[in-house]
Amino acid sequence: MIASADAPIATVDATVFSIEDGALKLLLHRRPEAPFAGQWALPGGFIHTQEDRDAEHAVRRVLKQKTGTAGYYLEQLATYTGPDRDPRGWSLSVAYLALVARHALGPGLTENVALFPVDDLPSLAFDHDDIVAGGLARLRGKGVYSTLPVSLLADEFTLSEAQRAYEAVLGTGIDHSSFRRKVLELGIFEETGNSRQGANKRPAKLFRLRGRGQTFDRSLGRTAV
Amino acid sequence: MIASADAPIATVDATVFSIEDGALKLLLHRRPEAPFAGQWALPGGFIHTQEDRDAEHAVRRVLKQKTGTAGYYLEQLATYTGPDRDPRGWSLSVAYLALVARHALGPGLTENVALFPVDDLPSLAFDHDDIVAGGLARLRGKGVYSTLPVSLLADEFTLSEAQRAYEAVLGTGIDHSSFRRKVLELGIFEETGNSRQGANKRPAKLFRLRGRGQTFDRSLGRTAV
DNA sequence: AAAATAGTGTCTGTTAGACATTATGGC
DNA sequence: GCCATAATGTCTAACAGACACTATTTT
Repeated sequence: MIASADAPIATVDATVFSIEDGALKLLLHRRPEAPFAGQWALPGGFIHTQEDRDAEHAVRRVLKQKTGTAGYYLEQLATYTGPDRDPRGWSLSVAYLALVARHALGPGLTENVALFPVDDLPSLAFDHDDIVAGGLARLRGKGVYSTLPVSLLADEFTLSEAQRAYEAVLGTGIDHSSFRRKVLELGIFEETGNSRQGANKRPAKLFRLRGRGQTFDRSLGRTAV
Repeated sequence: MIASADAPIATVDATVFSIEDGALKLLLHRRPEAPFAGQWALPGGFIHTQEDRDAEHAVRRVLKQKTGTAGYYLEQLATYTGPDRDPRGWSLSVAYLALVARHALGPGLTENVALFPVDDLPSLAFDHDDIVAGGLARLRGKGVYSTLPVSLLADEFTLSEAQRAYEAVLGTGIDHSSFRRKVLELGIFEETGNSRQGANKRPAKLFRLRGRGQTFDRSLGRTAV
């Protein structure tokens, strides 16, 4: 009764980032049906009001269904609206930023679900290019002063791995010594007591994030303006 | 056909901030009808897909209608969703942060549209308390490293006025000298050539924002953690 | 010992914050 | 002259960035 003909189509979409071979990559999904059948798009789908507790629940449901995994860091990005972004009518999409460790996605992915380097993306369905730009901007912008990039790693990680995650996200090199100093002084990581040794070298202490995600005052590396 | 019974109710809401008597205030609207008739709420309303180009257009339409003015700085905040936030059913509200100069609102407002100090708000309809918390967090968080607070001033303003706007937003005092130094070195303001003198004192140069809104690296005052 | 990565120490330029001082207007 | 506000100058402690150096493992 209330959801009249006036109500827009309501969907969710996710910009899923991960790090593979040291590079920041985006997870895309080839659409099996119209509109834009066969074209790459962000994983997404309709909100099911019968089933979903809220929009975040809808994204988790969709991601679980399309990728089989569940351990995503999720953060709401922005909502994209308008009469022309979907040929089916006036539509509204709540977009999310999602981060995962590469290993959580399983080894192969599939022919229709794949990772693309962020600087070499195919052209996307709907207004998904815009959404990707928004997701990248958020990740890069907030990455400088938050623990966001750490969500691209496993629960336990070495400081070098953490630094490489920040570098992949920010697209710049960070001084080794400065990184360690800042991160340790800020106390955003804590030692797990374990250590790992990657073939042939001195083993590194393993850390985990202390608390949930955080933002902090001091920046790690400069924003690439 | 597509907007089935499954589609949520789609609305927009705005957290409108302004500065009055040196204090940060929020614009509220007393609801004339059910649900929550008679209770204070954020100004908001349904998205009209026949009429609105996008969600931002819908907010501008609603704000124009409820306050009579149009010159709002607008920025999308977040989208609030769920089955319980509106008694009429599963609903989705795209929330906006809106900033205005006090004088743009006209002198008296009305009995049903009023400004309340942000630290002394009445209890609000729906989940609008949450939305206000989100708006305040955005304003305070981003205010430290952006020109957001300047959108609470007239087009021309003195540096002292700008500083008071930042102080009202951040809730802290800022050193006079540091403020001027930073703001001028960053070049975010430009002189208009005019000056104004507030009763009995040395007149101050007037500035305007250079370009549209900006964010910058250096912070103005510390975030009140 | 060599290679490779983990981890530490030190210097320098920049800058936020504090505080003191000068400038310019009305009375 | 006094008062109030505008505007500038100077000192210091904190810190990012750069770079050199030491430590610990496997081969």
